[in-house]
Amino acid sequence: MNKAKLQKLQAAGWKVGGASDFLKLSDEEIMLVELKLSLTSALKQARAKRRLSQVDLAQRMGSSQSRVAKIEAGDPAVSLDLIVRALFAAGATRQELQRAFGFKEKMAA
Amino acid sequence: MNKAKLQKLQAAGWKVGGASDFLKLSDEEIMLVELKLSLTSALKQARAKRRLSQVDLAQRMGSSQSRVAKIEAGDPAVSLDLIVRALFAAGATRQELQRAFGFKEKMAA
DNA sequence: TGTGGTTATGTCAAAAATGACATATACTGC
DNA sequence: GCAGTATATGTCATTTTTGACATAACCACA
Repeated sequence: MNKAKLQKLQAAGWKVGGASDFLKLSDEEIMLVELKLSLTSALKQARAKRRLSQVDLAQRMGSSQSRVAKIEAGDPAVSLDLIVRALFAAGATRQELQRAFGFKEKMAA
Repeated sequence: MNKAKLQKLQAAGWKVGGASDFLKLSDEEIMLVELKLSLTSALKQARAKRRLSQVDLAQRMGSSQSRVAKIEAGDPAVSLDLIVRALFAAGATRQELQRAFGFKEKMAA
């Protein structure tokens, strides 16, 4: 985990420090963030593969286009639950999910 | 997905039908639930492996014993985020996580 | 330039999840 | 029986996440 990457996370809106501290983000938090980014990356792929618009996907999962956009944008205020639901709704198999878990690092591609 | 399993889910408190409908739970919802159960199962293992009490784990993740209990009990009102955080805090590696994703079906062991 | 399809960003009331606490239960060894 | 330790269950005020909506930006193709 280098500094450049942390700054990228910060830029994307991730809370990187608790109040007064500068670059603090526990290892677990970092892993979770990376996992989420990896999954949203997989989501974008899955959706593109099936040629679904964000509107289509939103309908399938009973949500809205704007939320899908936020999911894919890696918005910090999006739960893992929602990301995974989106993946399933986009037709991703459990295997594809598993793959997303395995790949290390991808960051904002 | 057979009927017996669905009933087990219901018994555990999972919302299985929307208001008036009886046994309805979309495929995506089912997959998500199974995923969660698989992960909580992995969590119990991981914690046991390190011989951590629920109190220990709670401290590590800045939460409470009762919540850890709920996570492990597969309480529906527990987010994927929290489950995964718990796994990380319990020392599970990304690989272990990935494994939990791969295994199909385990249900309340 | 406009029209149509897409994706991005901002906001907010309603819903869901959270940590904390009390308390209950289970299992030891005494 | 009674401690001690671990886990389970119930409740609740506060925080976080949600769907929905408006609107902006982007990208064709005419």
